Amino acid sequence: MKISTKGRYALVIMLDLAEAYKNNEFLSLKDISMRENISLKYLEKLMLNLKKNDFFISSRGVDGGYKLSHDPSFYTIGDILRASEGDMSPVACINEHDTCDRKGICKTFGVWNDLNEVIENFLDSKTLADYIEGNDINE
Amino acid sequence: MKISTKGRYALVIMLDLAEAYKNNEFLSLKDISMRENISLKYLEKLMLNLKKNDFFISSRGVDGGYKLSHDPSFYTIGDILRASEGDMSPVACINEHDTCDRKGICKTFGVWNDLNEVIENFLDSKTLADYIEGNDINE
DNA sequence: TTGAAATCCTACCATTTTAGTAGTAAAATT
DNA sequence: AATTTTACTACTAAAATGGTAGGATTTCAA
Repeated sequence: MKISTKGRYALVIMLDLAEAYKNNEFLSLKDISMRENISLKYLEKLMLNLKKNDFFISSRGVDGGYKLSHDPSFYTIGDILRASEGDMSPVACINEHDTCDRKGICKTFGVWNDLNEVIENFLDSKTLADYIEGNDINE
Repeated sequence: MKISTKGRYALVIMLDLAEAYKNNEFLSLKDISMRENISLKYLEKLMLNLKKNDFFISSRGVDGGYKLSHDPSFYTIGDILRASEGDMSPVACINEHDTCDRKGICKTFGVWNDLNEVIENFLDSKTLADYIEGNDINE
């Protein structure tokens, strides 16, 4: 039950952008690529997932890049991981659209439902602002 | 971030065994296979992971099968999932033996560490006894 | 003492997912 | 016009997933 590089790198990107946000400057993928040692081409691809959600505005050309469209406190960790990783529930049957034929009779559903709840609770209660440099408000 | 059939089926097996425990009877994989509609051969393979941990005693031959070696309240959900799925942390770098070269400087570590904590908390606080038929003690 | 029923053990394999790479087009700035 | 950056599509090697296959061994009962 691991989070893949999609979600991990997406969070790196978003935290970098969150720090650049206070200076109101565009940050290019090239910068992030070099700073975080992640392939530029792979970063570009990962941006496609996040872009669908209007997380940021972009600018091409020299000194271009990306800038968050809202304050870092606007983005929950769940928003980001769901956009990049997809559904974050530990099993598919949590989802309403799931077609498991053992639905309703499965002994294990209670376990997954409870586990899903604590995960969702966490993901939806924390935002980028809670994890950017210099923010020690939380514990 | 999904739990695989290894962990899902392992929990099915353990819950079935937990229910058979109160009658002190051996339960065969063939029975579980038919009842839960899971391939017998695959169940056998999954047992290998659980067997290492002395979760149960076995008996071969007619009317043989498996029986839990302890009361269902002895087994936490975490024990079972770690035995079947391996390490349950959402990212590898939580583990002490991880050799990520960005250790200590990674901006995202706090997120994963906090997420890991809520997951571990849940996994280690619930046991099989909390999820067997007729047990409504918890909520 | 033979046969059936069950666990035990190892090897193999098709499919899917992961983690990228490659190449090019389009836009913006200087 | 040249450079820099985003935007978009297609391809691919390696690993993980979800099994299957084939047998060996143990136990029990008729």
